[in-house]
Amino acid sequence: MKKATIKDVAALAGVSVSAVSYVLNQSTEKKYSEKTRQKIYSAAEKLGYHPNHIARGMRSQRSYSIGIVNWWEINNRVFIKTLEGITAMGEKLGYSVVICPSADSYSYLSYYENKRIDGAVLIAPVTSMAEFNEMEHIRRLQKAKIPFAVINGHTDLPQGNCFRYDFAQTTYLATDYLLAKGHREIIYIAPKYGEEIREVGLRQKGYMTRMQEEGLPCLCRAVEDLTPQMLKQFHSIVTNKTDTAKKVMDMALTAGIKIPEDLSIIAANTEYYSEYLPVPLTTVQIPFQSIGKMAMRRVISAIEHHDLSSEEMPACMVLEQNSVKNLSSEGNKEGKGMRIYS
Amino acid sequence: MKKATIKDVAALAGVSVSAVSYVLNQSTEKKYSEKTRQKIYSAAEKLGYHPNHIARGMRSQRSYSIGIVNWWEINNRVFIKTLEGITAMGEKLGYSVVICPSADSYSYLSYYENKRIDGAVLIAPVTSMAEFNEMEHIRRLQKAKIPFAVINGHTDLPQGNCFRYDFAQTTYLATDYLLAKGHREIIYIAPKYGEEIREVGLRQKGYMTRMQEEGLPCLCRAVEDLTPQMLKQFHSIVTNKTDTAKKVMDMALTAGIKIPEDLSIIAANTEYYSEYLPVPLTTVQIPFQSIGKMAMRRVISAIEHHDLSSEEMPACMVLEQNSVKNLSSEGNKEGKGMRIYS
DNA sequence: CTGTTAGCGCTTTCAC
DNA sequence: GTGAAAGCGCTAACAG
Repeated sequence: MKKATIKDVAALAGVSVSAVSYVLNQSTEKKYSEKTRQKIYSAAEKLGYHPNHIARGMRSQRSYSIGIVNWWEINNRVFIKTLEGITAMGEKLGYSVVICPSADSYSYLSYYENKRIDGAVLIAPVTSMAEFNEMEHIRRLQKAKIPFAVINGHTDLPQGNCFRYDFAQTTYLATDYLLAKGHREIIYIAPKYGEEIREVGLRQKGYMTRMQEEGLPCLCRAVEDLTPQMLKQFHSIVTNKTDTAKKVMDMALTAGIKIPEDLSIIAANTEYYSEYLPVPLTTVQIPFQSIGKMAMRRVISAIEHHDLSSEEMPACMVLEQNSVKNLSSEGNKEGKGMRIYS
Repeated sequence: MKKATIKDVAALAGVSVSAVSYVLNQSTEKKYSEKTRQKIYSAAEKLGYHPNHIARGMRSQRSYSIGIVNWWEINNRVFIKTLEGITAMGEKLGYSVVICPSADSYSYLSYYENKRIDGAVLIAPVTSMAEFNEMEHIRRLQKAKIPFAVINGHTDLPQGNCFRYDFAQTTYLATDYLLAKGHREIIYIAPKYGEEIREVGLRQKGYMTRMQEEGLPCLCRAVEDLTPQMLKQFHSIVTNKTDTAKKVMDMALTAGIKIPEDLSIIAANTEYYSEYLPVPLTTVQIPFQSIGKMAMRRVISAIEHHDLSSEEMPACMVLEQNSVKNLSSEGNKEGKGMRIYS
């Protein structure tokens, strides 16, 4: 009981295979007579005909699939969100995405070459990991002549196929949010990572930029150096990430400091658990999906050699919870929940 | 600059295409002479030859891919873990997994039929959702003659292609764990869902079974009915899930009840945020990966018409954190962290 | 041992 | 308007 082929449809409809192929594909142009078309449609319907994409790809030398080069844990929130965007855009443009299950360094390449992917999206890790040699990945993709785009890459690509999470914007926005809520003495807290990590530098910079715009002094502290004494003197904090905020929060609550009454905290990224911390944490969300979409569209437009209309990248958003006190006289009419800010 | 084909390799090696095909595929049998084999290997190497899986599938009438029929949010922990298992087993057996991006009811079927998937794994939702008509999905898969396995299904399939998360075991184990830690008066707390949800009934049953084995009285309460007064009288609680435990925990902490000093809590499932609750929550983990693996192996063995050796399903595990007090005299030498229990 | 060849299902000239 | 036929890359008889 094999699946119906184009041949079966042709036979049943009493026409040639080429007629079937033409009619079933060209939805707009109607070279064939209405009568023939109808015969074909009903025959296909009757047989439960499904075009074989494998055969189509074989013929067109295209697989209509895009491979993901990925160094993230599969359940990482950033990865998932980015992937959601990639997949959505792929669906829209008629491409499917495939992910190599194998974890070791470059084995995905064979996997993808075997599968004849039409292109790839490389999602680089945020922190430059020793094991992840971005340049080498790029070199190999180029050598394999696979069109690709890079998300969050550290390398500048000539074709502009590089899309980055805007880390500076996250802290800029977090700071801006606190300012809007009437806070003035805002402290930035992050771990003592090395400065060589792009993300770390950008996050701090975003905070400083916004503070300087306002003519306010910047104060940056490492979370490792924090003491309860210090915390008691702080009232408004921006942290780089949720885990830093959690450390601050734990120390504050232990010291009897109330959040948000005595201390407001906002983190410049969102984690699965941000809203489940002792005090639900207000955070900044990066539009990962959009970045995924943009990268996907770029790759596909490279494959198809024509520009696809590009949507503008939306800004980061503040996901409001309960960790920030409103000091502004205007009051905070809105309830907690996600909303676009700025 | 096209990709090298088997023909190119044959030409360069000065042999026929069939020789190349044979040598490159049958790693064990060596019908061809060593000299020929070497020529072929080096030619393939030189050309950077990658077998075209599309063409291979075309010929063999197999795609070596399995489709996922899924009703979960893509970032749901249960789904991800199950998928990890499915993917791992697929890789082991030479199959890739494909996920239809489209969300609407049955559109995945066309997608998969087009892609000529060899089989499918249906991951049913835990709670029987009105929108998810399991029988209908099964019927359609059968009609399309796609071999499949069901995970967490409510329907009993004749071929035994049904794999279920063992919800009863989760609470049985949670209860057992508290008993081992010296607790005796153990309360079970869950929300007031309807009893028609299989998971809910099983979870309660697991608790009761273990208590009855011990000859201890059961006490079940709905989280909605809980009051701080009641909580003060409880010292050991099993909850169905982490979110229930969170509610209990919040109420307890607000009422000045200390965890785990005054009150021990264990939840019968793990969430991303379990360990980030005000008191890191001890939970029971279901081996989702293993269930995914088993289902995947089953489908593939159905496709290939031969039984694949099956691994035994591992039991649930307790992921120890800080929400349970050890009352047993033996002491608790082990630190917090995951360990197999019972 | 090794080579020739017939398709797998589809698209796409090209001829009628 | 319509059909015949070549061929995408590969595998598997079958022939030598």
